[in-house]
Amino acid sequence: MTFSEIITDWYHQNKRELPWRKTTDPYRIWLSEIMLQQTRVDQGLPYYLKFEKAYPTVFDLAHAPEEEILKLWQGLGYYSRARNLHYTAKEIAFERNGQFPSTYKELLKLKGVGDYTASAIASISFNEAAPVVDGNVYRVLARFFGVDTPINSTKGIKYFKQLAGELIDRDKPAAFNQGIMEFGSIQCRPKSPKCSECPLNSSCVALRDQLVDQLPVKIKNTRLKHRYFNYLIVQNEQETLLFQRKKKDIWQHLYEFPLIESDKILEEKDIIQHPEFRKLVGKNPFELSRYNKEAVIHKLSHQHIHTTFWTVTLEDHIKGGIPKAEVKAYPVPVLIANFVREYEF
DNA sequence: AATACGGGGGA
DNA sequence: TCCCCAGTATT
Repeated sequence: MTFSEIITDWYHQNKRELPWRKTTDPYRIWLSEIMLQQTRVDQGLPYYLKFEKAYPTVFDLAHAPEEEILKLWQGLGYYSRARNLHYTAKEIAFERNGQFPSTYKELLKLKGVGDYTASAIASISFNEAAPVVDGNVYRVLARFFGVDTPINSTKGIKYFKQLAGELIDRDKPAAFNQGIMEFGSIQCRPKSPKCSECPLNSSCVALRDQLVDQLPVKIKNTRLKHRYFNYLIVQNEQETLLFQRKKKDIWQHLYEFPLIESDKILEEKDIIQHPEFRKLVGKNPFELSRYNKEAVIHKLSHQHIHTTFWTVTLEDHIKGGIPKAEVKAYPVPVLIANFVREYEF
């Protein structure tokens, strides 16, 4: 049996039943692939079901407000995916009459659709023999062929893509592509892969040479950055204040309380004299109180956000304020959602 | 070629 | 803790 035969056979015997595997509709395939970028199936699945229900067609998605889409996306991370999803839905719906491109080359032009996703849609929806190379595929190929070229180097990316292109079953690209990914996820998993019961174990180079736990090789960089956030819960009896994040930074287009970012933890006196605080409070009487004694550390992949929430209670009407009860309807980062849930306006 | 971009799960 | 996840866009 060839490599691709073993993979596709394994797939047909071991594949999980997942909602996007019951269709080849490019809209559903596209939606699932965007959601699963850098996201575990278990984490993405409930979001996929929500979106499928809320937006059965690309037209429904195109007509929705971005804010509504971001709200449904809340908690899934990498929010540019949601913004690009909306952008591309509008393009498909309004400029292409609802028709997705049907080739790898054309799919690649869509915003938010890169090499992997274009290949996935082309193969699954249109039977094009375009090889997918995701984290699972890198692992399977690096181990089976004993390749130690870093998977995130230019050379490695090119090499593994070519290798996958040589291995793909040109008659059944959809089964092969999904098969090798599923195989990498379940059989050739990162930690404690199931080599003793693996259909490829008789010819796996990494297993033979005891390199399974050293492959694939990945160049790791980007060290941890620390940031210090002070959120001001400006409030009176009925209202509070929320701003949308506009800058090119984390959480773009999500909402948050007025923020003072600093390079260290701030004291009450630092807050009171801060220009942003003065701008919000003006000459009005206020009561300032630190909500959490210890900073809440919100951990992202490459930064830790040390967060202090301050309540700023006013008597007056709050300019631009919104009813406290409506806070829960806005798309917010998990950091803010956690606070809102605990604080209960 | 490097960096930015979330959040959660597993060991 | 560290690593990884059905990666892409930007610098």
